[in-house]
Amino acid sequence: MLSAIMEDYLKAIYYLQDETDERVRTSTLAEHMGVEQPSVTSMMKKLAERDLVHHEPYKGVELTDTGIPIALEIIRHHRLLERYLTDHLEYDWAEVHDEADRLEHHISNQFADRIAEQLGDPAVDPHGDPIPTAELDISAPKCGETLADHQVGDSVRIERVPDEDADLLRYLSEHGIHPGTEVEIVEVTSFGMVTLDLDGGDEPVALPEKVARSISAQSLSEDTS
Amino acid sequence: MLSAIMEDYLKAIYYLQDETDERVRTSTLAEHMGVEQPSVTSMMKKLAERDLVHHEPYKGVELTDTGIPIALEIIRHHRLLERYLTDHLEYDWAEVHDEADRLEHHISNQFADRIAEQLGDPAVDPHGDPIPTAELDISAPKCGETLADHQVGDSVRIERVPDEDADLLRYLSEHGIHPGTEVEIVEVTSFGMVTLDLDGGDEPVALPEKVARSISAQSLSEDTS
DNA sequence: GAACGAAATTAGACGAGACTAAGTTTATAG
DNA sequence: CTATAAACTTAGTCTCGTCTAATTTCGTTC
Repeated sequence: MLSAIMEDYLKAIYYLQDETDERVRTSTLAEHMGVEQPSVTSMMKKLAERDLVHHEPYKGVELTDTGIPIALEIIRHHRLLERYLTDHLEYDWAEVHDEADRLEHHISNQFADRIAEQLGDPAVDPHGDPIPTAELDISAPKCGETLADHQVGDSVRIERVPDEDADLLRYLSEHGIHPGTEVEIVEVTSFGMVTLDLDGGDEPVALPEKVARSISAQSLSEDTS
Repeated sequence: MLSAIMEDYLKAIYYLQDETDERVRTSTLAEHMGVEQPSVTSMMKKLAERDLVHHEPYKGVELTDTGIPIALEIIRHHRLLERYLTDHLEYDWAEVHDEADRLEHHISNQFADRIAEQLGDPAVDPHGDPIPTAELDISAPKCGETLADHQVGDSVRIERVPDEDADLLRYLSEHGIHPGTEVEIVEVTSFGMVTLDLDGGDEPVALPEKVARSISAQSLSEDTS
């Protein structure tokens, strides 16, 4: 059996690995977990002993084939919980992350399967991230352009927004931006500000470029049905 | 903040205190928690330091006025979860205890309040135990006779069954015994066997006297409406 | 190719919560 | 009133996951 903390490390490694496609560095993991580097090193040794990660000293870690499904299981729990909290328990978009982060380690697979069933086996969570199936298949590994990749004048549909920053989520929510929202990019400044026009018709919404780069968005070109 | 383990101790003390109305002994608590006695003593010191229990060395512990509401909060979480798992997630009667025992420490009060709302603020859990309100009032402190307190020929309604023993619950469930079931006591043997006749009309159900004493049941006399 | 700085690891300690072994206290029997 | 058994506490150790301080390795720059 794995502790909740070990599970958290595996989840973090999965995310970071997904982002960069390289071995995950000790320092990156330490920052992401909010601990000091030696704590990471010692945990990596324990996980490596159980054959959940491959640890190349001084070079970083990556999940093994044993570790990946465990990470995916936790991610499935997390995203199903987020969906359930918003859809069935009237949670606000910005509130779900912390609750799901705690509960993901403590619900059984039976619990996860039951809420998946009630939700009709949803494909994505409220932030647009794909939910692994019960067999731990995960779609749309990582594809896609971000808001920052488009030009002024482009019309795009928001696909995914990051789920960690509650303040950002509240801001986006207040301005009507969710996965599925269609927006037009009306301005990109040299000092890193991206301005959007909502389809709905409110006043434009400005975002720092760093934020724009964390939001996935797909072109609304006519050929893609 | 309290650890999940500290919460478990407080809950256990509450239950045991409720049963006997005396200070709870170290040995009783050790057995209930599945640990050795010294572990209990050292935990009692920590809880006493935080003024959650009053510990009289060699004599036992009792919850303080600070400790009681914390125990009640956890019991509220537990019983609401049991109700929710059976009513909304199709859990079997016998399956809910373990899941609730883990989750009770990790759900927020917000989560508890939301599921309470969805359930219509139920008064009792699936085993008939009262659920504390959001204000932590708990009804029906402990009253009531058990199956073993009645005579042959008496007709009674089952009120509460213990929730810890999954095998017993499965057995009772298979024989149609739930809170609310009306039964007649048809035999009490000298060697400790109690036999019941179900209102429904199936064949009689036999229980050891020890079990009968753990099941609350109220007389179906005509005067109590 | 040597030296330096950043990153990682090793070494050693600590708090939580458990354990075993050893010593106290309490209660009960004679 | 004393002896003794049971219950309880104290003392000391262990594992887990963290920390700080000290050391080693890597990669790059001159």
